[in-house]
Amino acid sequence: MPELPEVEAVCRRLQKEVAGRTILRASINRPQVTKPQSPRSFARKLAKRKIQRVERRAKNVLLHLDHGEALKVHLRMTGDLLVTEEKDRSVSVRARLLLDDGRELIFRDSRLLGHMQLLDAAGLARLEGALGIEPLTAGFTPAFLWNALSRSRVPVKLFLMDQTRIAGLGNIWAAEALFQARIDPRRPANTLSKPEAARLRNRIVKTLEGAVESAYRDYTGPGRAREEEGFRAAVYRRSGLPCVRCRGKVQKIRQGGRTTYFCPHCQG
DNA sequence: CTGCCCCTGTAA
DNA sequence: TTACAGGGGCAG
Repeated sequence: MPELPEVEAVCRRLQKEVAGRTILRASINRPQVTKPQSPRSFARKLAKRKIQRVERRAKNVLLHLDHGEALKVHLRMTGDLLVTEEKDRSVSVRARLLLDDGRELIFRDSRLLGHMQLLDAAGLARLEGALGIEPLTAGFTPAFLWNALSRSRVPVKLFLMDQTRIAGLGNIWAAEALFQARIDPRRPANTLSKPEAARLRNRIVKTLEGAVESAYRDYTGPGRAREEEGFRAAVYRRSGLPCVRCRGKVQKIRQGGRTTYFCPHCQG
């Protein structure tokens, strides 16, 4: 599930639940999860470490530990982190960290695409250097976006999804924000006018803020059965269906190896 | 830029 | 049975 909003929800929750706890021991069930580190040495390094705080950076979960190190978890397509009182026996559990309050922090990931890594200060700096601006920070202004857009000719949808430019926007929210801003996803970034860039920036922020709230609600609410509800995509996965604005047909195209949904009429 | 890869689950 | 999936790293 995870895009920025879901990762943010995970982090907020973990901050509340596990910050201040110490990891007694760790076990990694599949070597892919910590590759190229061996599961054994990885688990050994996590033992007796204190979790100081939990932070999201782009789509990464950062569990800051003592000694200036951090456990970086990327959930990719199907990963999830949860704290459980009881043993979670489901097959998709890839790693478990036993905490000093008796609970377990579980990394679940059916597709096994997710990944964990232990970063030292230099590793954290490298990560920081490789990522673009956080769209939910004060620096992400209309002027900033317009400036950044003006220096690139890639299709604006790909621009938005490029983590080195904007950190955390994924396929769904890029498409939704472009629809809201009524901008054709195929347009080269540097062809957007200043007002268009401002519109786009505002829609990105609004759409993400709403999604974070709803992801967090779903995550903390009773059960997590309604994850998909609460949010109705205007275009995402709606190809062939009537556009919510003009009733024209939503179209599906391929950009950068992923699917883009948009309304050719509204986003002409 | 495109295409391939990492995997498994789910829907057509 | 096949296509496709809300991510991202890599080679060409």
